[in-house]
Amino acid sequence: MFAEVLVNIVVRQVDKSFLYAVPEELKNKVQIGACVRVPFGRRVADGYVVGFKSGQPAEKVKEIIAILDRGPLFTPSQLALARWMAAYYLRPTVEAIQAVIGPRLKATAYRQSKEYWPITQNGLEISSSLPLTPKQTALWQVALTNPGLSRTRLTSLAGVSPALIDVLVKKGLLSERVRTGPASDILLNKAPKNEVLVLNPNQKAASDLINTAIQAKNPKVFLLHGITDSGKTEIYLQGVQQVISLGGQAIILVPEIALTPQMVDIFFARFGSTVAILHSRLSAGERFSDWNRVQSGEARVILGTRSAIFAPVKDLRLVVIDEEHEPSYKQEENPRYHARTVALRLARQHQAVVVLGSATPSLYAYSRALSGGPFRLLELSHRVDRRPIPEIQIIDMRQETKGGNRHLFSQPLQEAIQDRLNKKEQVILFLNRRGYATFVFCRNCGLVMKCPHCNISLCYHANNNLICHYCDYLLPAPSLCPDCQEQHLGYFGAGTQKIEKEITLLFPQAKVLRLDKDTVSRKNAHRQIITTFQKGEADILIGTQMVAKGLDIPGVTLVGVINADITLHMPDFRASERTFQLLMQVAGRAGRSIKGGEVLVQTYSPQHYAIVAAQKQVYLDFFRQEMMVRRKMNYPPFTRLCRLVLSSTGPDVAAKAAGELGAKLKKALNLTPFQEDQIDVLGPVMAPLAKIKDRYRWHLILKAKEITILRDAAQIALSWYEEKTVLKRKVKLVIDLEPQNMM
DNA sequence: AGCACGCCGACT
DNA sequence: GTCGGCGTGCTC
Repeated sequence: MFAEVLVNIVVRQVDKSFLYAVPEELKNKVQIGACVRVPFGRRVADGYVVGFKSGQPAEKVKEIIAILDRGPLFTPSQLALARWMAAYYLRPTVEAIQAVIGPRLKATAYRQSKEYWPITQNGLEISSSLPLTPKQTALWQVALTNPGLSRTRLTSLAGVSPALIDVLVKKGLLSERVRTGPASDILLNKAPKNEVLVLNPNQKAASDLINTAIQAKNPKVFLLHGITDSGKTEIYLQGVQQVISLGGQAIILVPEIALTPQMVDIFFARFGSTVAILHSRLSAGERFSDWNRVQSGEARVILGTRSAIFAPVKDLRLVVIDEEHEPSYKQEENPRYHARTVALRLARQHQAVVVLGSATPSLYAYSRALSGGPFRLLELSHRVDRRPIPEIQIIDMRQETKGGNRHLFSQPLQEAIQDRLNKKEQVILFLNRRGYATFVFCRNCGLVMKCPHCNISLCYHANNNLICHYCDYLLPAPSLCPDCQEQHLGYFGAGTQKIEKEITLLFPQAKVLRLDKDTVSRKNAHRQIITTFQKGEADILIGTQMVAKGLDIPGVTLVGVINADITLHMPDFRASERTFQLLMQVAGRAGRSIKGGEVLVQTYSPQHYAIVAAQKQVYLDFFRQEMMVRRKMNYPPFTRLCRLVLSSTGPDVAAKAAGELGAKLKKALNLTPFQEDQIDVLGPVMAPLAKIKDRYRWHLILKAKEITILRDAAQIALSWYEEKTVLKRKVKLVIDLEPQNMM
C-alpha cells in the first residue's frame, strides 16, 4: 500500500505528489486528507495524503514516518476544489489546500467547557407541546434567544439553578455540547423574533424560481437585484429553509461578519443551532467546533466571510453571496482567489444553486444576467414597506469655490448639520479618506486630467509630471487648466482626521464619534462606537466605508458625503463603479428614519454619470453608461485582466525586471498564434502605490478576451520568472488574475 | 524552500 | 594547499 503525498512546502518545484509506503501499523489509520510526516530528501517534511496506490512502484520509495493528524482535514471534493483553484490561479496545490483547510487546529489545546443549544425543528420551536414549569419556561426562553451559552452564563441569565439545565437536556429541549474554545460574542446578541415574513408578489416570484431550482438540483445562478430594504434577506432565508427541508446544506457569504450583526442574529433566530459561523476572526477553538459541526452535517447553514466558501459541506444545495459586488470577496494574498468565482465552481461541482444578491451589482454579474447571459436576473424594484427612498442632493463644489468658500464643508451642508443639531437628530458624515493617489483637477470647472489611452486619472509626480499608471503616458503638469484656462488647478491629498477637527471647530457643542480603521483596532470597538451612536449618545458620526455598510440607525436623518471625487478619480478603471456603489450604499443609511432622510453629496464633478445616476438612484442609468466606457476602452466585462506586480527593495531592480518581462511577453505573444486583438500587454509602469513597506513596485496589465488566453500569457510570465534564479532572490512577482485592486 | 554538490577566489 | 562564495539540481 502506497500513499500519494503533497508536501507542505509552497514552492512550484515540489508541486506534485510523492509516493510513500504506508507502514503496516499505520495502514488502517491513514486516509485521504490526513496530515503525515515523511522523509524528504535529506530532511523531514509534513504533507497531506491525497490518494493511494497499490502494486509495485517503479522507483525508490520511502516510508511515512508518522501520522500527525488523522483528519480528514479535507474531503475528496474539497481536494478537487483546491486542485482546480491552484490551476486557475497559477499557484502551488498545497497553498490552495492551506486556503481550503484554513489555519491548523488542535482540539486538545483548549479548555473544555459545556455549552447549550436549544433543539428546534427546522427552526421552529417545539417547546409548546411539552408541559413546562414556569422556571423551565424561563430557562428555555433564555436558551432560545441566546443559543450556545455556557452553563454559568445560562444559569445566571435565567436566574435558575444549574440542575434545571440538566432537566431540559433530559427532556430533549437542550443539546449539551463540549466547547473547545471561548464563547463567541456574536452568540450573546439578543436574537430578534423568529417570524417567517410574508413575501410580496415580487419577492414571491423570485423566491419561487430559486426554490424550484434548489428542489430540482438545477444548478442555476441567479442575480437578485434589489434596492436597500427590498427584502433580499427574506428570500435568502426561505431558500435556506427549502434547503434544510431537503436535508441539504447552504453557504451564505457576507462581506464582513462584524459589519452585519443583524444578519447573524436573523439567521440564528430562524435556524437556531443548525447555524455555523465561519470567519477569520474566530478563535481557534470556535473555528474548530464550527468546522466539525459542518463536517458532521449537524450544521446545515454556514454563514461566513470569503473563506467560508471552503466549509467542509457534504450536501451543498445553495450558495448565497450577499452584496456580491463587494471587493472584500477577493483575497488580496496568495492564492488570490475571488470567492464568487470559487462559489460558481463549487456550486457546479455540487449541482447547487447560486444566488448573487446586491442593490448595486458588479458590471460582471449584471452583464451576465442580461438576456442571453448565463445568469438569471431577478429584480426587486420596491421597498418592502413602500417607504420612499431618501432624496439625494448634489452640491457643486465649483460654485462653492467661486463663492469664496474654501472650507471642506459647503454652505448647504453646514446649514443642514446645524439644522439637525437643533432638532436633536443625528448626522453621518462620510469620507473615503484614501488620499494617497494625487490626481490633478480644476477647482473652477471640475476638469480632471485623464490618460487619453486608458481613461484613468493621471497621477501627479514630484518631478512635475503627470503619469498614467496603466500605460506610462506622460504629460508635463500644466499650470493653467486646459479647459477653462484658469489658474485653479489643485491636487487631492485629503487630510485624514481633518474632518473631525473642523467639525468640532464649527460645531463645538456637538458630540462627535469617529469610525475608521484607526478607531476600531481594539476588539469590539466597532460595535461599541455603533452602539453608542445608536443609543443617541452622539450627534455626528464621521467615518470611512465602514459607516456605509449595514448601519441601521433610525435617528439619522442626514448623511453628508464630504468628497465624492476621491473615489471617482482613483487611478483604477473601476473608480466610477465604486463611487456609484458607495454613494448608493451611503444613501441607504439615511433611509431608516420615519422622519425621512436627506443625503448631501459634495463634488467637483456634478455632471459625471456615476454621480448623476446615484443622485437619481437608478442602477440601469449607471450600468448603461459605464458599459459604453468599458466597451470603448476594452475593459471588463468585455475583456478579462491579469495584473503582474514586480517588487524589490532596490528602486531600479523592479523597474528593470518589469522591463525585461514586458519585452519577453510582447515577443512571446507575437510568436504564438495569438491575435493582437485577443491579448494586449500594458506597461510596464510604476504601480500607483509605487512603494509599499520599502519595496518599489512596478506592474504590467494583461488584457484578453478569453481567460484561457490570459492564463497562458500569465504562465509565460511565470515560466520566465522561475527560470531567472538570480533575479528571483531580489524580485517578487505577484500574478493577480482578475484583480480587484489596481493600485 | 532547504540542503548538498561543485567549481573558482583569498586566507591560515 | 584549505575555507567559502553562491550557481545548479533534487527531493517519492
